[in-house]
Amino acid sequence: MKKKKSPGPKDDSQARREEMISRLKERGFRLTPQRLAVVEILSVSSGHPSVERIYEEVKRRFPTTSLATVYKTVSVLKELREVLELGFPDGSNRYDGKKPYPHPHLICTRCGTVIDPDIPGIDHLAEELGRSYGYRVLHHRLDFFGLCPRCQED
Amino acid sequence: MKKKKSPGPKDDSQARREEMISRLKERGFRLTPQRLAVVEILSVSSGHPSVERIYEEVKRRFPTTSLATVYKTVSVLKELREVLELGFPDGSNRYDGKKPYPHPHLICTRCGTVIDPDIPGIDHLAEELGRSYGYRVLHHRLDFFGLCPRCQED
DNA sequence: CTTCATGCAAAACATTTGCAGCTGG
DNA sequence: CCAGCTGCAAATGTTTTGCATGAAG
Repeated sequence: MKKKKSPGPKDDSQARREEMISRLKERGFRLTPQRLAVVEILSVSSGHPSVERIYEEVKRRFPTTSLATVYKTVSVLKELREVLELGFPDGSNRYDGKKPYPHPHLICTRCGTVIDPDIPGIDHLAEELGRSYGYRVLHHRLDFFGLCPRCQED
Repeated sequence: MKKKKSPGPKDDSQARREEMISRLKERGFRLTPQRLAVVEILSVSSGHPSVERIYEEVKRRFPTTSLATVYKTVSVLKELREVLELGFPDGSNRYDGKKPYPHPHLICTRCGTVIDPDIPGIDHLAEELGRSYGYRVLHHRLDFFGLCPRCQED
């Protein structure tokens, strides 16, 4: 009875992977093994991996892959709006290929864990705000920083 | 009848400047002319100036001032929680000496204008969120990006 | 085949750091 | 006086770029 309402995480990943591949194709980008590997990793990872992390994973399958290529591919996906970039002022970057649209994050500043809390109403707030100030609001970002349960113990 | 309820912007600035100077003093930091100039600018500017911008202003009064000194001073004020750093992933940094605590921003991505919209309830949301996820939420950040009225015209 | 992607290395760039000399308190 | 600050320049570290080679379509 819930087969359709809540597809398993595997189905989600697969759908995202296919979506990303379609977009790349239709925009005329080549589907190289390296790109497919990056897409694969982004569609599967729920931990908001960093470029470095993606690089490590890709190298596991294609040892010659360069960091520059990962940067380039991620950049392409970002432009296609198929991945959400969570850049931080300190230079670190995390990527979300599962939910490539603005949404809140709850971030542990010690271990780096990033989770997606459920906070409805932010998109609506963005619209409202734009109206009151005469701005055309295009995107937004809401991050909460703190210590996760585990990191509070030590 | 409203003398006490809403102090003018000049009074605010003065209060902030004195507050910052007190903090520096009580923590044993020296009050050099360069530092005082940085403090002055931060307490007066409502436009969320960048380091570069602060540097330009300081140089007007103390032409020999180096960029490194501005960075160091701003960094000190940041640690004392007397200035809010708004760092962006692209490397740009804006500073707010008037409201050195987390608050939402509405940012024009074209001209760089930053304003402080009034959005009550965010702090409360942070608390609530921490409770539901077991996190100790220490700070947060909420930015809306878009085009200001003027930049929409062109 | 032609064009675009890859991968290496070098460039780019804002911020940080080391250190000699200066100066606030 | 003298620890801390300034200012110069060099270092840092990550992301970007140029270009020759290689592979997708």
